[in-house]
Amino acid sequence: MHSLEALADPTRRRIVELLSERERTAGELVESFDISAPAISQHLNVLRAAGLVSTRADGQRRIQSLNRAGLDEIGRWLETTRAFWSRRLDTLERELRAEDAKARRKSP
Amino acid sequence: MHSLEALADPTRRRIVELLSERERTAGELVESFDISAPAISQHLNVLRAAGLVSTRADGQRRIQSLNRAGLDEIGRWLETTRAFWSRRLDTLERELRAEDAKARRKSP
DNA sequence: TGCTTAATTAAGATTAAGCTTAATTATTAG
DNA sequence: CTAATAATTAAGCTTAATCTTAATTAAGCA
Repeated sequence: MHSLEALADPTRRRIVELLSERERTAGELVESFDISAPAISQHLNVLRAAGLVSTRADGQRRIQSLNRAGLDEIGRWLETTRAFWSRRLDTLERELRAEDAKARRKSP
Repeated sequence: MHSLEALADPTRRRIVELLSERERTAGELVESFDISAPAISQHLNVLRAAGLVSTRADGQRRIQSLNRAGLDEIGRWLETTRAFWSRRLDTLERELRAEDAKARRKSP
């Protein structure tokens, strides 16, 4: 269970949020923060080790994207504590559906 | 967003797992680990600050139980990264329903 | 009352996380 | 080939996390 450890850091959570919008190069991510490029690179190492992010090369750029594997790991942990979590997940799922329906009504 | 930080530690994750089965006193939790009582007490402080655990007194015992608030915070974060996560949540939700149905068939 | 049990807070040591600058690798452009 | 760009790895520093033992609080019981 590395993925929850990876998401403990606020900078790494922000990286995941940015990548959930769209893929970005390491350099683009650096511009979004006030810390050095090596610091971002190290955070990406952690996210990669946790299976949350995948990196592919495009010339001298490194394109970062979110990876399903790390999310599955969190899902699996949620299942183990399911007795308590499941009701909450049901509620969340309903909220998501309601929001989706609302969004679809606005832009069908 | 303290709850993801609280769940970064493996001991605290285990505490949450144990409490998802049933409420336990601080002393019962201590017996489940190889670390000192003060260490467990400190972990419970973190979980309490994150809103994941509630503590109520019963005489000289302190009964620990899981709290909905911390889980809601994680749910909210999942919503912010929803674009990517929602499909995963749908899948997880289906799995949970399938397992529930199976369990209900065994013991109706 | 005083003694025991349950749990906490306090203080200090050790380890690990996260940041920096400097050096290194690899790719593109002149 | 050389210089510039993109990103990484390496080394070292600082702060924060986690554990320990010792001291403290509070409740139950002879």
